[in-house]
Amino acid sequence: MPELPEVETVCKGLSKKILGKKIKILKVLNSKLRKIIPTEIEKVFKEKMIKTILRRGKYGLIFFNCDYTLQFHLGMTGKFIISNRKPLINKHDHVIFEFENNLFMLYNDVRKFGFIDFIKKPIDLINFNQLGHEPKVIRFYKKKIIKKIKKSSKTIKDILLDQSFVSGIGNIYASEILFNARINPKSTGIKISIIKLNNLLKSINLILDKAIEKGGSSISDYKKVDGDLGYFQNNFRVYGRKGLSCFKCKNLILQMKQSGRSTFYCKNCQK
DNA sequence: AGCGGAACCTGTCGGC
DNA sequence: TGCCGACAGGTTCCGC
Repeated sequence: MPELPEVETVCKGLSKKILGKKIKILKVLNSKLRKIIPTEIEKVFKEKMIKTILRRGKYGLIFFNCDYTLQFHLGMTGKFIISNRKPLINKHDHVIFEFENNLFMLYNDVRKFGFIDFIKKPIDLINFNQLGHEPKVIRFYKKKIIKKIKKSSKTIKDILLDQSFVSGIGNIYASEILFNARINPKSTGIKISIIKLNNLLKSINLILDKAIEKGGSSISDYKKVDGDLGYFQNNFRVYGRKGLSCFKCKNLILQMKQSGRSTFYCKNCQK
């Protein structure tokens, strides 16, 4: 599910619903995810109030009025579901939060690639989890970033997916960004012109901002915290469009594997 | 050092 | 209808 626009949408949705709320009961139903959910969170956050919710890369951070911060990563299929009455527990519901006034939140994750954890303050947001810059600020580090790409013999697709380069880009948006910037996903960093790399940095923000505006992309199971869908999947230019005609030149969109993951592109538009 | 590939886990879809 | 393999928004680890 979740790349930067989806996590951003989730964090905004959470802010709207649970900011200022106090946790009455926190219960870990199943702690065995890819990274084990510490059952200590049940005690650590009991009776604590939610002060701030932030996103950094594809991570979410929930700050409380105590010395600990809840961090989460949605992996592939993680989601939060908020409701105004006590929810029925389903398969793959792993944590339940109960707030005051009959407000509930479930953490559900089918494939269990996500995690929930807590960290002691203070948190270094800049160097958080070795993440690279947030897309929002890359224009201030243009020279540095372009120099780094120019030195890399990796393909530009792999560079975009490297979270220590720029944080938050995943497999869908990597394809969409490269189409927008008219760069072939197979090109290595060294080979791409400065002009194209400048375009690339612009495309990163163009695509991600548009996706955030649409509430992210709902392909199979991503939903917002209130159950609504995102709509950016309707704006995909290449992702999932193998065999369909390119919106720009009418050539057929191609699909290939790069580092084990699907890349979609137009051979004619992306050179 | 850096790369590709496998592993983690469950569900779904397409082919035979 | 049923079985089997491939594939899915991500990260991490292992071996070359």
